[in-house]
Amino acid sequence: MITIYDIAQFTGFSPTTVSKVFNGYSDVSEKTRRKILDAADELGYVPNAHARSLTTKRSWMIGVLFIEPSGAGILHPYFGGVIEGFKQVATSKGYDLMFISKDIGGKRSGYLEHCKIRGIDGVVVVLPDASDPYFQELLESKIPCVLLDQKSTVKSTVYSDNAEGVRKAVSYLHSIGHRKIAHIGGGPTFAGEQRLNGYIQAMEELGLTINPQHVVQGSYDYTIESGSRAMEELLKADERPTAVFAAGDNLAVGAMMAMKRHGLRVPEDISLVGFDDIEMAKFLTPALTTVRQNTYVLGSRAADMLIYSIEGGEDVQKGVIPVELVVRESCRSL
Amino acid sequence: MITIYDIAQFTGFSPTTVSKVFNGYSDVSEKTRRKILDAADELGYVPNAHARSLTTKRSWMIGVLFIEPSGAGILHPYFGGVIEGFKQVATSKGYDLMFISKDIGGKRSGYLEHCKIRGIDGVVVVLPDASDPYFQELLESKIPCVLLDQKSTVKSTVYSDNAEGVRKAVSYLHSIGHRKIAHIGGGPTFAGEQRLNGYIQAMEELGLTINPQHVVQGSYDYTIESGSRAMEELLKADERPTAVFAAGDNLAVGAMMAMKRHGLRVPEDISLVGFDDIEMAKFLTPALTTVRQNTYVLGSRAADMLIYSIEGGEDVQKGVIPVELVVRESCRSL
DNA sequence: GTGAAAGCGCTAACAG
DNA sequence: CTGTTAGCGCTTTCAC
Repeated sequence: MITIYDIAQFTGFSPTTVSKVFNGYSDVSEKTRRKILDAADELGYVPNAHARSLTTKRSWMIGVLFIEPSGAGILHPYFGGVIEGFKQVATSKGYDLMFISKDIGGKRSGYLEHCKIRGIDGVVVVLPDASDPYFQELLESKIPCVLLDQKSTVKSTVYSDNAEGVRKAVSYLHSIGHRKIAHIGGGPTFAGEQRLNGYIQAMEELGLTINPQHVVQGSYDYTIESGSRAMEELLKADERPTAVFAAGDNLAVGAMMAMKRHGLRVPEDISLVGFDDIEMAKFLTPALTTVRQNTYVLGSRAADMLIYSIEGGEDVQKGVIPVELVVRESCRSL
Repeated sequence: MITIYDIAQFTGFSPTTVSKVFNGYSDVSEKTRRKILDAADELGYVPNAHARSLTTKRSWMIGVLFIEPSGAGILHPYFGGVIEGFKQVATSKGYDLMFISKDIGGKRSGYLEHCKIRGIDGVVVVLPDASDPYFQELLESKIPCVLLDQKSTVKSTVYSDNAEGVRKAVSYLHSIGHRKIAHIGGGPTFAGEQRLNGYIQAMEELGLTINPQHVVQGSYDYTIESGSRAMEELLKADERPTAVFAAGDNLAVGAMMAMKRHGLRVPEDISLVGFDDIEMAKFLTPALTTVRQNTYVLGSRAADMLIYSIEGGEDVQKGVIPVELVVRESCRSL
C-alpha cells in the first residue's frame, strides 16, 4: 500500500506537504503540487479513509436507519424513492451511505452505539417505530439526525404535506359529486394521524358530516391485507359510502380487492382515492387516482437538511414537501 | 471519548490487556476480564472502528454496487429483495453495508478506488452494466466480489435458474394447449440471453417451431415501456401468437397495456406469462402468471459466498437458485 | 497472565 | 511555501 510517506520520499517533500496537496491547501506552490500529484498517480496512491477519520473525527459517512414494521424491508417503494433522492445529494457532497442496524459485529447493541462505533457523521431515519427505545436513545443523543414522517422538537424533520394532500383528494371527490366519503386510515403513525386529521378538517370545510362508521383504521403497516380488512369493515356500515379515501396506496389496493370480492366495482359502485402513488398505481385496473408523494424530493431535502446540520447548522429545521393529486380512473362523477 | 487507555488507567491494567478482553483472547484471567468489562460499562466505552481498521486492515464493511440502466435506482423490486436477503446474513456475521458509487468525496474516481479508499472488505454487485470500464476494473482487482446475474470466471456468481424457469413457463403453456408461443426478450443482458436460450431450447424439446416474427427483444432495461413496444411489434406478425412469454414482469405489464390498446384481452385473446413475480403481479387484472425469482435467497446466498471469499475461500463459486412457476389468471386453456 | 513499545496512515499545530 | 513533531485509538509482537 502506498502512503503519503512513499510519495514524500519519492518526491523529496515532506508528508505534510503531500497531505496538504490532497487536502487542497493553498499554501503549496503549483510546481510542488504538480510533482506530488504526478507521483501519486505514478505510484498508484489511494488515500486511507480510516486513517483520515481517525485524526479528523469525521467519517463522511451517513447512516441510513430504516425500521419497518411490515417486514417488507427495503422493498417498500416509499423507502426506495426516498433513499434514491437522499443518496444523490449526499454523494454529490462527498458522503457515503451505510446501513445502520441494531446489530453490529454480529451482536445487538442499538443504533446509537452502532453509529458511534462507526463514527457516523449523521443519520437519516426512515419509517421509524417511534416507541423503539433504541430509536429514542438516538433521538436524545447529539448526533445529527433528520427524521422522515416524524414529529420532533429536537431533530430536523421532513414529511409530505399530508393535510393538503388529503384536502385535495376530498375536495376532488366533493367536486365530482360525492358526499358520503369514507376514510381508511393508516393507524397511529405520524402520517396516519396527519391524514386522518386532514380528512376530518377537509370534510368540515366542505360542510360534510362524517359518518363515524365511515372511518376505519388500517393497521400501522399500510399493507394490502390491512386495507382489505378495513374495507370489509366499511362495507358493514349501515349506509354504504360512495367514495373512499385510503391513507396509502397499499390500503387502497386492499380495499379494491375486498370490493371485488363483494361484487362491487370501482369506480362504478364506489370511487377510490389512494395516497403515495406507488409504481403499481397506474397499472391497476382501474388505474388508481391518488395523492402523489414526491419521494425523491423528500429524500434530497432530507439530505440537504442533514448535511447542513452535520456541518454545524444548529437550528432544527422542518421540511414540508408539496404533494399533488393524480387523477386516473378510480373515481366517477355522481 | 473514552478509549482503552482510559479503561486501562481506571482499572490499573495495561491497554494491551484491555484490548485483549475486547477481542476475546483467552489469556486473560476471568477476574481481570470482569473488572475491565465493568469499567468499560461504567465509563461508557465505545470502540472505534476506524482505529481498529487502521491496524487490522479489515473494515467489516461490504460494498453494495448497484448499477442500473433504467434510472429506477434502488426502487427496482429485484434489487430490494436481493439486498434485503443479503443484509440479513451479512449483518448477522458482523458486516455492515455501504453503497459504493463511482464518486467519492464528491468527485469521480471509480468503484475500485472507492472501495480501496474505504477499505471495503468485499463487494456485492447487482445489475451491472458489464461494459462499464469501472466495473471491469473492479472485476480484475483482487478484491472479493460476488456478482448477481453475470457470468464470470474470476468472481463468484449467483443467479436464478433462468433456463429452468423458462422451461416451466413454456411447458405450462404447452400443457394447456398453446403451440404458438411468442417471446419478448430482455435484450442482451445475461438474464435476457439465458431466458432467450431457455425459450429456444424449451420450444425445441416440445417439438414446437419458433416463428421468427414471434421473438422480439425488449430493451435491456426491462421497463414497462419497452414491453409495450415489443408487444406492438409482436402484433404486426403475420400470424398472431396465442401466448407470449415475457422475460420480465415489467415487460409483461407493458405487453398487457399494448394489448389493451389494441382491444385484445388477456387471457381470452392472448395468454401471458412473465418472469420475476414482482409485488404488483398478483394485483394486476388479470393477475399475472409468472416465474418467481426468489430474490431473498439470491441475496442471502450471495452474502454467504462473498463472506466465504472474504474470509479466505479461494475457489470461484457459482450459485444457481431455483425458481417456481406461479400460476394465476393470465393464461387460458385452448 | 500481563505489559512495553512500535506502528497502522494521516492531519494539525507550530516553526522556520 | 515547506518541514518537524506529536498524536488519533487500537492491535501486535515480544518480553517478562
